[in-house]
Amino acid sequence: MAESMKGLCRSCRAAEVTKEMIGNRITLMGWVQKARDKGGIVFVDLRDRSGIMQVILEEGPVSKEDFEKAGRLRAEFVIAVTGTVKMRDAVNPNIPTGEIELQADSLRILSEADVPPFPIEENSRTKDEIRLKYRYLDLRRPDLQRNLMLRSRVAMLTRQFFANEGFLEIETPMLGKSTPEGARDYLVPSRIHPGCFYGLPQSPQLYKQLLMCSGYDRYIQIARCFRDEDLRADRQPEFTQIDMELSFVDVDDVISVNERYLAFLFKEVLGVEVKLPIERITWQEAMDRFGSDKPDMRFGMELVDVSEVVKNCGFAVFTGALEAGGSVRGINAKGQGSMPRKKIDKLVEFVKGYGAKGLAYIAIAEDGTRKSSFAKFMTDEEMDALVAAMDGENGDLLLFVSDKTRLVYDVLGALRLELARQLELFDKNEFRFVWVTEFPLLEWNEDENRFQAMHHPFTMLMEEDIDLLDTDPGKVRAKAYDIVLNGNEIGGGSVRIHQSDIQEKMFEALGFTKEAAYEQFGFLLDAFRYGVPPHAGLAYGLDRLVMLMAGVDSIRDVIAFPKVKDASCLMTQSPAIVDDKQLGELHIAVVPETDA
RNA sequence: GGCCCAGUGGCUCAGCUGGUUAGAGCGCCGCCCUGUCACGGCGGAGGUCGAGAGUUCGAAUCUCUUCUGGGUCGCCA
Repeated sequence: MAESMKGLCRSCRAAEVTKEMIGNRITLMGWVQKARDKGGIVFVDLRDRSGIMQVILEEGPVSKEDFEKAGRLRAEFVIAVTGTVKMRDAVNPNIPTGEIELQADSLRILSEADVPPFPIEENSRTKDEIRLKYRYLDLRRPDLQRNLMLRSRVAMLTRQFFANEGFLEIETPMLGKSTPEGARDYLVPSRIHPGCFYGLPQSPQLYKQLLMCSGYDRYIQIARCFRDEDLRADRQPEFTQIDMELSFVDVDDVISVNERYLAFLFKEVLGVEVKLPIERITWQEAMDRFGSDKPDMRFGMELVDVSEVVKNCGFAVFTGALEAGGSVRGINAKGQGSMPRKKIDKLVEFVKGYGAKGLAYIAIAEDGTRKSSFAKFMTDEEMDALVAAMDGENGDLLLFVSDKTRLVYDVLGALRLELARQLELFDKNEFRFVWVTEFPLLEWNEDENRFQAMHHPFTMLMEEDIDLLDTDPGKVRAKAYDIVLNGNEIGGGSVRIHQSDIQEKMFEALGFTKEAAYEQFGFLLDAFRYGVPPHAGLAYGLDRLVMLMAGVDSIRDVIAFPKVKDASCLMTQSPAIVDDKQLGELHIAVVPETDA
């Protein structure tokens, strides 16, 4: 029997009650975290999103009727309690409100509750499957409430900062045109236009460039985006970008305002000082040193190119890779020379998962003796030279990969992270930012036998590389930049092409005909004909940013209603089959899946 | 699409070299208790061991298939 809250008004949230309010008569409303019935006295931990306040119910201060109600209280009942704030007889140092309590004089049960399928408590160890099915209960847990409150604060401060910097928040359409380049689009069928589909935005990229053409010289939007690709711990099919674009700027201008933003945000939200300017390294340097375009620079163990050292050695695996145009690189796992063979074998398996054919190693014992998977193919002098090149000291473990250079980067980059995880080489409380700049403009697509834009086709190249576009397109560097935090890409952007002759050359390099380019991007190219300012932009993955700020491992923990691995929702059971009438209106026939 | 991990009362797990009646903690239900806060005491209920097939005298345990969830590679301009 649920009671009404008629005549009652909540005074404040539970944990917002302070010692200064002692003696005040207040009303609190919330959920029963725990009711401890001692017989003649009932203690209730009352919970809301602020925290917990202890309520005392005993006959005398409360009526006989209300005291009987108190005895019926169970976890997750929703109640309203009116009473007087007082000091506690016995302090509980474990909670912020542990010095005070509410001596109730009346109680209403606003809603009873079934026993929840899992405990509503912090640090739940309940399976994701059950948490997500009952997400509305999961979201009652204090850690998730903190995450979502932090997310709200990040969004609020972001709007505040950029508004102060003269940015305008402008919404762009959800229903747009599908673009086959890049990620798969989510499609929305048109009822009015049989056989036609809108595409949900992967990002507001083209719209924000049009806004620059229209003179809104500083734009920001906290924009929902969609990509129909497989999920990961840090990837959801719908996600949120902090998206911005600026006119009359170059790389340094974008970086400057964003450095100030990050420093502001981390100071306000976490009290963390971000030292400015943030370090910048080029893409090439990031790959050479860390084997990754999103390096975690909280620890060393950098890659070393030993191609020159081993080019004439007797180990055919190394020389073969070099002859094929690849390279041989290594990392030095300091102090791991005594790693057991089984653990090394695990690392070999690990690198094979990244496409490596194998992992060569030299384990140097504390007494200087070496164990190696390939020593028998090399002379002692060659081994000495290799160890020296790696700064190998007694007790070190040297690991080598030889293959196409791009694969060597990927494998050693992943291995470096894996070893750092195993050896706990980084500080979880450190926030290490780095800008990665001068990305390659194009990358070779093996399957389609053509170059494709690494960022997108409107990315400006570095002026000094323009001539290379005709002679060696793979070497052209772009005015593109990523902001990386602790090995996670949290944002990225570029200066855009605003010169039609360069844009044409770009399309040419990408193998687009003029007609094809117009077919897809005609409205943008047309807009550029009517006066386009030089412009550049950047977009953050808000979810990923909040995930790192909250110190959690999964993006799901900072999204209220996330999807699971196969992009379905366990709570609403979406996506779902719709009835034939709906399909008919959309001119859609569903063809049963066949094995062919 | 590939690979790896997990699935046992409501929750978290143990049991897994096959062998009586599948256990624990928490939770839940009932009774008792006026200073508890991981409350306590006494009593109690609750399990097709994810599903299907197979091997076997006998399967939670072994094999195969499948479902569900997680991680990851491919993919994600």
